[in-house]
Amino acid sequence: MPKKIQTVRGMTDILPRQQVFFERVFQAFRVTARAFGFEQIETPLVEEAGLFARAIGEGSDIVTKQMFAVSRLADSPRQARTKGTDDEKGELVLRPEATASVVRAYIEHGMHTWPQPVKLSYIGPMFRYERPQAGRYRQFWQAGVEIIGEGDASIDALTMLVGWQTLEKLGLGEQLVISVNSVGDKACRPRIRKQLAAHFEKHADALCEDCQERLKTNPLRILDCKQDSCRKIAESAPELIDLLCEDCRAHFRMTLEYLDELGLPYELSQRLVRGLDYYTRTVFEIGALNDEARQSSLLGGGRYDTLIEEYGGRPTPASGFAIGVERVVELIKTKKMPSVQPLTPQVFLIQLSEGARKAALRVARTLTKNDIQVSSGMTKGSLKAQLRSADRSKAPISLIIGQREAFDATAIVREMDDGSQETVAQSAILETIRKRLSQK
RNA sequence: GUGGCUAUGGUGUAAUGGUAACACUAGAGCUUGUGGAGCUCUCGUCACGGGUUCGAUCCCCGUUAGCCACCCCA
Repeated sequence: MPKKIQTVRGMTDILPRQQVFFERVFQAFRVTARAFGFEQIETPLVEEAGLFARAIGEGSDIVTKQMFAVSRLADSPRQARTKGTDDEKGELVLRPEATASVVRAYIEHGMHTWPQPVKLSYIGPMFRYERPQAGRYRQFWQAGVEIIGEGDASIDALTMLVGWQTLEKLGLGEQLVISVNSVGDKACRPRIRKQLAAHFEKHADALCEDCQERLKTNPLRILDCKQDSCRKIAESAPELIDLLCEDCRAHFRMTLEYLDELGLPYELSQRLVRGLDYYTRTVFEIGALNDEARQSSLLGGGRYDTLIEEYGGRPTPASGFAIGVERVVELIKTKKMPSVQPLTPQVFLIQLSEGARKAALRVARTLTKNDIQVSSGMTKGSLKAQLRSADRSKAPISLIIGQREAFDATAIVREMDDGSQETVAQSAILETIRKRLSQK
């Protein structure tokens, strides 16, 4: 008994009907990014594991358990693992996100010699080994931008603007809000961590198990815990904003001023703490206005001023975001949007014998070469059946080539709405079809 | 990774411890070269594997997948 074939867990086929929605999101993003002067970059799906470990953080879930390893099938997993074990030449993985790759490319290709800031956009699939759920897949699409080489607060606002405008273009403006926070920089983050840790230490007994762990690894994340007990303790914690150093606070204030200037709807979100280690200062999310569910987060991003030098580049500030395409698709699907018609051909070809089939193929070549969309029931049986297909295809014009027509080198041009017909020479078909289509 | 719910033709649904009903879609046809209506027919080894039973699509277990909450993030 053959095993049933199916997609592997967490991966889905995007069928033509879905494709339309994805295309719509991609379009909105491309148009917006281009308007702001972003150029496209595409990086490989496969990178060395170490690239992400350093960027995202050794301790993060993404790095510790969510990456797909890639190896040659002929190598046993064991061999693949032990092959080049010094951290530099590590395992290969499917990328879980794109920022690290873009930064790698920035350094690798000496983009610091380009006019700064370098503004790059990308669209592509990412991979994370997670438990699948609606809006959460093991292969999912992200569309994002990175602005590298400028640290001014206006860039933070600009980054958000690009994301916002993309979603706005998709008709989602009314129901979304930007959540913003600042997590400090190299200078003040250690102190923030220490102060928060001190606070939570006092209530350590009441924290949930996960948070006990976070206390050691990343106390900031406790602010984000949804357990009631932890929440209560988090509420009494010192405000993140008050803990920021002078520079960070000024930067944050300026960022908000720019947002006000742009009239973007935002809310300060004390509890917003992004999971990726590389973020400094501004972090933000865009999500549904009144939806508690975290999956409603459509877009996330922030500033990462230290990442480039961590990779060995010169100190270079940067900022970016990524849109979760599937989540946006889910949302625009629920909205009543003008439904996109399936592709309808302009001409439907009908043939009635082998000779006619040859003629029909030639005609198809001529028409398609001239960008006229053609469909046909090449192997279908009776005229009746083929005409029915033609009718269903909604093509305005049918071309009928039977034995007689094949012999005479002619074809019947049939208008589908009123059934009127005309016989023309095959050499004149392009001309005739063009004229008739232009009258529609 | 933890807990829970679910799984019936291409799609959406129904019923039942004795091998499945309906709607839509698709294909074939309703006499030979003309469509849109109507009619007929076709398409499920009831996700997979095992168990209980005289007998399981229905009960039990496992697997796989989807969904929900957690976790994580986009």
